[in-house]
Amino acid sequence: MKVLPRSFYSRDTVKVAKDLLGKTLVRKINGYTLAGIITETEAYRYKDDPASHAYRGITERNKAMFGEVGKAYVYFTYGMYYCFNVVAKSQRVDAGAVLIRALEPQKGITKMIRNRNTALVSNLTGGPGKLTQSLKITKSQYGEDLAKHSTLYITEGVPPNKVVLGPRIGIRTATDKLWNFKIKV
DNA sequence: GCAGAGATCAGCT
DNA sequence: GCTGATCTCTGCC
Repeated sequence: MKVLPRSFYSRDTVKVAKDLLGKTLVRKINGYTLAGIITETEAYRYKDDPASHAYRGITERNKAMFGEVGKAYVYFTYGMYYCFNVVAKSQRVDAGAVLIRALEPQKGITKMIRNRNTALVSNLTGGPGKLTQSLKITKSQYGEDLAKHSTLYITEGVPPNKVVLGPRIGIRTATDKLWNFKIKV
């Protein structure tokens, strides 16, 4: 399967979020492969988006959002969980990223079960904190290049059937922006 | 099956 | 000091 080129991420953040649905996220660890189809994403932009980490400017944590597109922005939240984003923005904008909220497990499901310590497949990758645990994504993947073969990258997948949009989850401001995208499984 | 507390880090109004 | 782009475990309030 072909790795998505960097130009894919060099477009408006909201468009990239929508287009990432149905693509495949691949994670290589010690020679084995974990993979899942992206089923839910959210767009986070910059100055026009009060809910975005980048809204108040660059910090030690969010500096990846201001860097090169197609790289991973991983952050630690609520004291215990990592969330996984892809840096994506048009040329005119300084910062932006797409949060990967959910996956449909494809490869290495038994490994994911071990990583997560649960027997339920439905509990593996159904949320941002869960999928990072299943795929062993931590701060060491911060800045990883997703546009080339490495230990973490995104390939082409299946065109999504039906896309559902809605307000983003877990935020208080900018809930009028319908920047959450998901597909039916 | 569902509501509520707890875990505990980085960045703030 | 409080709040959050979260999840799990508890108790039935």
